[in-house]
Amino acid sequence: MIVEALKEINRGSAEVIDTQRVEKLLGAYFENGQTYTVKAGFDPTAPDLHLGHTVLLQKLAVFQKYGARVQFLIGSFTATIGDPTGKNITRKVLSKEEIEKNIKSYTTQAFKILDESKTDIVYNDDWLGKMSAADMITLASHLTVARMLERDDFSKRFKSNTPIATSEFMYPLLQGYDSVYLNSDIEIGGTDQKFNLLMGRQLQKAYNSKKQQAVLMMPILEGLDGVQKMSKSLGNYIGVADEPNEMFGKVLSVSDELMWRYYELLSTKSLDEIEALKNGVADGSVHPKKVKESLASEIVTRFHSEEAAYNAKLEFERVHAKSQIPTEMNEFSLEGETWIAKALVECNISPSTSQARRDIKQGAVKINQEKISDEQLQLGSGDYILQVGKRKFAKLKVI
RNA sequence: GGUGAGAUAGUCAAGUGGCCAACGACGGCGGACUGUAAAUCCGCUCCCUACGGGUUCAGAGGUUCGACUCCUCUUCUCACCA
Repeated sequence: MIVEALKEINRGSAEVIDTQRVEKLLGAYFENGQTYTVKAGFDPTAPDLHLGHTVLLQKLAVFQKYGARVQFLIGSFTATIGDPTGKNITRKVLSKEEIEKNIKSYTTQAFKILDESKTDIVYNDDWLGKMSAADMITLASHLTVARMLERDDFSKRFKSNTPIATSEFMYPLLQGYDSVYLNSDIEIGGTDQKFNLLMGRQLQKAYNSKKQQAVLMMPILEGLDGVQKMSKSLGNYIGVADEPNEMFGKVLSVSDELMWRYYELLSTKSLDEIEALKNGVADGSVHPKKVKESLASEIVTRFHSEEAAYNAKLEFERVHAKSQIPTEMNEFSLEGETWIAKALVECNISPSTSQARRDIKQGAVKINQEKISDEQLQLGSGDYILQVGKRKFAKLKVI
């Protein structure tokens, strides 16, 4: 039983520090039902979660299955003072209201995966916001600059002469202090958080002689491009709140190689099942597209419903495999005879008339499924289905 | 605080008086090909009903027929010194 639990917990993880502690905690749970706490921090500066976040959430859900109470830490303090990391130096500081709003949509999305009854939502503003300057300095005294520069991110920037704000040094300390305050047994985070996670251990030791938290790191999920990490700002993400069709299409767009990565980190299929699929693809008995579709369906089902997944699959076939028009598209209406380039911009499927003209010249524009080449074309009154490229559609009514 | 170097399109990075809307790379978009929006190949890549016009090279002034290129001040970054 405990062996199974450990296997599930370790699945996909990049590194676990202090596995003995984890084993002990699990042992205590299986023996006499003793619970323990698992902390994970989230940044509420954006309102939407994407699949990269859900890698952690799914892992937290596994812990919940085996006796953990999750400390869902919202970095409300960090958000109000703004994180000056690297290129985000000018990032605007969010207002309380904005943060509140973000947190709400954030947690709603998170509870699609987490068990709400086993989750405590905590805000670090509650304790960090009350610290005095003296407290902060005491906190800072636990860390040397040399040690701080060991952090990969800092040392790289230091060497390449990229600016590092002094305040940035405070972030690992604050995050570590959260673990002290919450008295966390385990903390999980991405591998990029290693330094901060370890800081939790160090500070727990410095502040009291109690046990240090174990640390479990999950790899950073690659975005749709398969290279850079999934993030909203890079636009290579699949949002938890994405529409079913979009979500399905995005999953299907990843490369075959990346698909296995997504299987490992996002699917609930067992590793044996995944291995079997892999072998099937390798010897040609299973078509990779089928495998990808099944992953896409699983993900859409998780965040929407089985029915939505089924429809999304049909829709995808319809639009991409048979190159027909989608069943639903945005509708617009314009008055008076309209120049085609203008119409494309008005319908939000071209960013500018210049781009629209280029697209027409390149044969990317279709009206009612017919390719057009006249960039001077005027649209008289009537109904049109406009298309740019393979996936931008709009319905237009000219009155 | 002093001295020196630098700031160019989404990113990196050429360009040191007109040939510059600005080389190149990446990204992005489109086309072909496919099992998909992967890989590969090809084209495009500031805006404007456009063989023309308008705004760009940190910001503000100045020199010049003409500046991304020269001068002055400002802001920011880096280096060395203190």
